[in-house]
Amino acid sequence: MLKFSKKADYGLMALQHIASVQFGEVTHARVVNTKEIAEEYNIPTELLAKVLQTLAKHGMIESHNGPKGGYLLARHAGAISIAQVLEAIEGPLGITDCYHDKEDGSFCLQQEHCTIRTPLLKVQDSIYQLLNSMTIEDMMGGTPLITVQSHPVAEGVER
Amino acid sequence: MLKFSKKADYGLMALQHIASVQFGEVTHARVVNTKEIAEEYNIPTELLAKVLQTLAKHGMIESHNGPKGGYLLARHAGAISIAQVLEAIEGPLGITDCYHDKEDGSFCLQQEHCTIRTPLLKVQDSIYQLLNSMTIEDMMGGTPLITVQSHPVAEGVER
DNA sequence: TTAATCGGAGACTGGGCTAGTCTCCGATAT
DNA sequence: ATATCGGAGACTAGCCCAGTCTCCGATTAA
Repeated sequence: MLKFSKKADYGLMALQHIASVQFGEVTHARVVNTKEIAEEYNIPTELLAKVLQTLAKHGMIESHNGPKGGYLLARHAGAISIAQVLEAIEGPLGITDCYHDKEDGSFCLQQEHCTIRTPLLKVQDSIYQLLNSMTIEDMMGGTPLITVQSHPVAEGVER
Repeated sequence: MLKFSKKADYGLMALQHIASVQFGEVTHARVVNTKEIAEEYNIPTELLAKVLQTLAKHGMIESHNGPKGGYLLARHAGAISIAQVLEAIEGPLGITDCYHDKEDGSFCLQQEHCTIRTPLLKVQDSIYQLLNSMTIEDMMGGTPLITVQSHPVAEGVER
């Protein structure tokens, strides 16, 4: 698994889009609204709206109300990491449960003899650093438009 | 998120336990049964049973029926990576959906203009390599028994 | 000032997955 | 022959994701 949620995907796409409109374009910095992004990427408008609201709440984009309103990046694209986006949308990320406090008083039943806690924490940290080192800016450099291949790609792993 | 499932946790614990019984112990290689592991780590017996059966099917452990039966590592602990365990239990792992074939004919609606596919694929590969480079053997070296700290650890980011 | 266009926010729903339980079967050692 | 093990499937409760719907407030333009 280890899969991103749809919301996370949508959020990353939206941020990448807003960033590409704001920079690297002939037209001046322009406000982008939800509808435009939703139509461009075939995302359900109202769901994307929720995602953008969340990102705005977390200070990654700033919102402008009213007609001709929309969103702008609140800070430079290089200062927004994938990890930050994921945490904003999906909450704190962690391989295992046992590092977070449980409000309901429940706790990890395996704690007493847990032998995988420490090694998995290292893995978790590595993944976090990886996600925190890649930014929206990094995602823009490469491929503006991916050509879709209709036949299945050979598949993930040993490729 | 990016969380491991309970089954994955249980599987890793069980493998680590089986490995530690088979090696690094005074007693000779000994068969370990489901009940022993379940009680040791407070895991629901029948759920752990399913996990072990899955691991056996994937050739990571070999099963022995009958009284005094149980499981043995099918290969060296250093030849079993976390990635292999995860894939055995949770199926193919991938950050995004769009790399796997959909049998039902559905496909990623964002494909046409997807700008995050390529960069996320790099992230995915990095994570996979990370999980594939760490083995059960690596998980055994460090800490046989972790002392539980009741107060929350300072924790990763700036939270 | 009024109307249209935007974001903000909450309730609500269906479906799928996770975690766990229960039951029955086959294999095997004593 | 029997008790102990793994193998396998059906089944359930609950949670969460994805998506929809509705109403509100803010702002701009006419």
